Formats: sequence, C-alpha cells, structure tokens
Amino acid sequence: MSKGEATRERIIDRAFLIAGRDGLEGLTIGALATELKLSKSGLFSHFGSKEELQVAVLDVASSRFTERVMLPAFKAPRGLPRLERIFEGWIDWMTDSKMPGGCIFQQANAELDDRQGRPHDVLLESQKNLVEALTKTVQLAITEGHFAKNADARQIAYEFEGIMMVMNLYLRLLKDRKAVDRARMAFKRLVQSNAA
Amino acid sequence: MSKGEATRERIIDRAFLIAGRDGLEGLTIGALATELKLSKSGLFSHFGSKEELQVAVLDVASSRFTERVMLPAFKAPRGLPRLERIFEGWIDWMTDSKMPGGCIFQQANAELDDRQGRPHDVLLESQKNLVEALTKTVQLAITEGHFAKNADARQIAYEFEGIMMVMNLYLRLLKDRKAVDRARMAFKRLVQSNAA
DNA sequence: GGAAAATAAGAACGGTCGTTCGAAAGTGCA
DNA sequence: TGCACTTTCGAACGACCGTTCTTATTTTCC
Repeated sequence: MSKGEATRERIIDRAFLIAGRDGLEGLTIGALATELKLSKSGLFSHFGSKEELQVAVLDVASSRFTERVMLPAFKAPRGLPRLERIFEGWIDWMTDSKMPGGCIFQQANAELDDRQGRPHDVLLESQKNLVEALTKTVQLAITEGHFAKNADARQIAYEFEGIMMVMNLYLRLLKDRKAVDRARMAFKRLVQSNAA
Repeated sequence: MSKGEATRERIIDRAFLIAGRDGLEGLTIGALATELKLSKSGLFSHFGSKEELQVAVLDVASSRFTERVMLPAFKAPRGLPRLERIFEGWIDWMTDSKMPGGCIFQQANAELDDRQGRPHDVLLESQKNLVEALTKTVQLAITEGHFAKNADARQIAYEFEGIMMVMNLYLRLLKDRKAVDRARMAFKRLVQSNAA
C-alpha cells in the first residue's frame, strides 16, 4: 500500500467517527485536518471535493457494516438463526463504544433523505441493499419453516428495522438502560407472531 | 399581538420548515432572513442567539405535534381507540405535504442526541413527555381491557415509536409507496399480539 | 544516487457563518 | 403633534467554510 493510500485510509477512518457524531455536513475539512495534523489542502487533495469525502465515508460505513454485521451472520445456518445473528450483530454495532457518535446511518438518513447528489444516491443504494439482504434472510426463514408459509418477508424486514431505529433513539437520546432489552423483547415478539 | 410578536411568529414558522429539511444546524440566519425579506440583524434581534432560535423552533414543533396529533386523539374514548387516533394522526403529521422536509423530530433526534446545550435539553424533555404520554395511553388500554392485563405498556410504546421511525425512513429515503400500509400492518400486529 | 512521480504544505480566494453596534424607521399613546 | 419605545436596518467584525493554485518535500523505482 502506497503512502497516499495509507493516509487516505487514516483520513476516512477519523472522518467516519466525526460523521457519526456531527453528521456528514458537520464533518468539516479544516477540523478533520487539524485532528490528523495535516494541512487542509493536503487532506483535500485526496478527495477533490467535500462531496467525494462524504461518499468515501458512506462507502466505508457500508462495507464495515457488511463485514461486522452481515458477513458473520452468514456463518449461522440460514433462516431464523441467521436472522438472530444479524440482530445481535446489529446491537453490537450500535452499542460499539469505539463509535461514540452512534450509528452513522441514522445521521445520514436524516440528513440526506430529501436531498440530491452523489452522497444521497450512495446512501440510498446501500439502504436498499440492506433491505434486500434482510428480506432475503427472512424469506429463507420462511422456506426453512421457521416462519409461517404466508408470512410477509418484506413486512418482517420493515418491522425489524423499526426496532433497530427505536433502539438507537432510546440508547442515544433517552439514555435508557433498557433500550437493548426492549429491542430483544420486540424482536422476540416479531419472531413469535410470525412463527409457523 | 404586537408587530414584534407577529414577526417572530412568521420567522419561527418558516424556520420550522427549513429545520425539517436541513436540520437545526443547516438552518442559517442569513438564508432565513433572505427568504423572509428581513435583514440578518433584524431577524437576529428577535432571538439574541442562534441557539435560542433553535429552541424556539423545537418549542413550536412540540406544541404543534401536541395540538395536531395528541389533543385530537383525546376526543376518542380512552384505551385502544385513542391509541389508534394517535397512530393515524401521527401518519398525517409525517405525510403532511406542507412539511416537505419531513418530521423535524427525526432530524433533531439524529442531530442533537449526543450533544449538549439548551436545544438538546429541550428536545430530550419533549421526547420524554411523548414517551410518557404514549405509555399512559397504552396503560389505559390495558385497564380498559383492550390489552392483556400483563401487557407491558412501556414496551408497547417503544415498539409503537419504532414503527413511526421506520415509516419515516421508507417514506423519505426509500420513497416506498407501501410505507404507510406497512406501518398500519405493523401497528395491527402490535395490537393483536398484545390483545386481551 | 538521481530523476520522475506522488504527496503534502502554504498562502490566498470569495463566501457565508453568528454576532455586535449604532443609527434609522416605524409604532402607539398622551 | 410630540415623544418614548419598539422594531428594523446597514455596515462591519473575526472566524471558518470549501476550493484553487504554486511551491516544497517525500516517496518510488531505474
């Protein structure tokens, strides 16, 4: 790996954390450069525009989510066990103390949802992929007989994501100790009421 | 009402819309003044600081939510009918075409969750009130016999809010035509699986 | 080791940010 | 009408924004 690539990764790594706390807009090149002991222009030249920096952050965010939440779950047997692994992995992701700013997707969703441009498109793409991956996992749980044959995979994926989102709210803003427990209860109910 | 108060309301009214689209940070005094054909300093003098403007926006947001979602629901009989009215009112709130930027609370939650200062405190307070109001409504549905005696009111309020949050995601970012239908299905399941 | 290429720094740009201040204009009551 | 008070404006502030250049330094490879 060349020096330039290494620096670029170091930049994105830090930018990822800041964006989780302050959002993709609150992430500024000057502040980022100061934290990394780089010059503004030196940092800037790695991306060419702030938008490209934001895109790079979103890209690394989704690949990290995939590798830390989705991929490990594929080691579990398909169907419900795999869905449970995604659920627990997602909890770990959201409570990760190395991500003090919280889940970057929650930030980005709120920030980019009704905007346009590359960052929006990249986020939308990754969220669509996530929904599809979740839906497929649920669909497998149906064909495996863990869920009722007439269960609605997309609906279950939808409600699943709702649980993760409200968990984040209770964790971050309300600082509720029971945030995770309640998420587990909600998940259990989701599974049970769709059981075969 | 004095001239000053009238202007102040006009400012907050517009600020409310902008903050829903661009966030409380993206809401800038210069742009707001231009839109309202006021001078920056003239607008500024109504609040004394940007933070106070943000607080004013959050205040008006929660009072509007109360008056448009919660209060009308209290005309319905207590218990499940009232909860259903809240649910439908909340859907109207989130799909309101006069709020093109979407629900301001979703923006503010992501933006302020791990910050400090008055805006954070005001938001936290209003979200706590909301959770309490929801919980009480559910509790009444339990005592009225609409929900099982051993149902967990706080848990139901938690899951209820999760449905609203994911609905917002599907509406705003994913632009899914079925966003509202799926929310209704999720709500129906929430009610049924806690029925007496 | 030295040339070529990649990477970083420095200074400056036009803009916009929130904020301050003093003067101007408008308002409402005696 | 005159006067106190409220409301608005205009100009300016230092700070920071993203971005553009040119120059210096470092890395890479023959």
